[in-house]
Amino acid sequence: MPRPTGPPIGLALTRTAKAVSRAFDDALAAAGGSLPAWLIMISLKTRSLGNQRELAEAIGIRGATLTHHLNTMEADGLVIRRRDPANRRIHQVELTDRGETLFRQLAAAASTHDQRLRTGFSDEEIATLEQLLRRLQHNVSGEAHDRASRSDA
Amino acid sequence: MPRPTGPPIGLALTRTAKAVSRAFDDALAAAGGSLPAWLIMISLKTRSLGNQRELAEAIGIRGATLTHHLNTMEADGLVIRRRDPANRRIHQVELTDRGETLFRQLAAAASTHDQRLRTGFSDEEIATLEQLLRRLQHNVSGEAHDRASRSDA
DNA sequence: AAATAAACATTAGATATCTAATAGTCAGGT
DNA sequence: ACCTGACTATTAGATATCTAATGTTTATTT
Repeated sequence: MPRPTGPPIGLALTRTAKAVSRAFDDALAAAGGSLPAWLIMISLKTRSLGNQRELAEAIGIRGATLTHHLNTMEADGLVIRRRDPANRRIHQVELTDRGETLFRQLAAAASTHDQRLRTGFSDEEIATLEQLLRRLQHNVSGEAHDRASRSDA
Repeated sequence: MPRPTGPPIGLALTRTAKAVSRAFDDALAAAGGSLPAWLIMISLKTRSLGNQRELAEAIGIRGATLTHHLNTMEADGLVIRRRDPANRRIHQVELTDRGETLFRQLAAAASTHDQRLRTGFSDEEIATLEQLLRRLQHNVSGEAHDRASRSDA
């Protein structure tokens, strides 16, 4: 139990995340997009998500908020929603050609931002950081009261 | 092409920070507080901040948002604002006795949360994480621009 | 000294996010 | 078959945050 812990680790995490997110959002805005739209698109491209609830979960927002963003993106012609014929409760979300184009533009901006973020970091340090972040997330994810897991791949 | 970088490191950072912040906010709410109020109070206690602008900066919110929270907290009797006699543009913010009491309660909740967050982490790993976070923040903080004209897509 | 600019906080209005309630669809039990 | 409950997404209303504009005070310039 208690060690003479320093400043809360969550505090450093929150401050860093806010600063990084803000800089990233600025970079995406300059490329004609936004952070939520980017998160939605990259999740659509890189993950196999069955429905909007999982998509919202992957992004870290609530379903209602996702609906809001999808409305905007659909109005902008970036995505289309269509009912899954096999389960008409589900809306399948797909990128349009226009969405694909914007995705590539944002991917370029994101890559530049990511290079900037990685300045001075070795590959090993990045891997360490990713592993530490995964373990933090695991520690607050519900049942994680027992012991830290070794879920690095 | 620089390096065959994996998934954007900012993405992992954002996802983890959201999950951790949400769990922390829940813990603070159960203790009768909120995340913004906690951030304000701990910043008041542990930092020497000259004015509200610096306070907002330390927390990672805008001045207008800080004003909003201070209004609520002042209405709840947690803080008082008084004009600095030496520079009447400045509002000095101080915790009231009631604010001190709530601060201790939230500090207990925060400590519990922090212990949970540190589950499975050695002191050395925590130090490593803090250092990596600091470096990430530095990389997006203004002058830290590589200005590498690598136009990768 | 007066005028102008700068710094600080607040206010006003817009946008994003959340929770709770609602509507549509499917699965299971009787 | 039909009711009940669970699941999915949306809508409605509340809260939080942001940017831009404003008011007040201080600093600078002429």
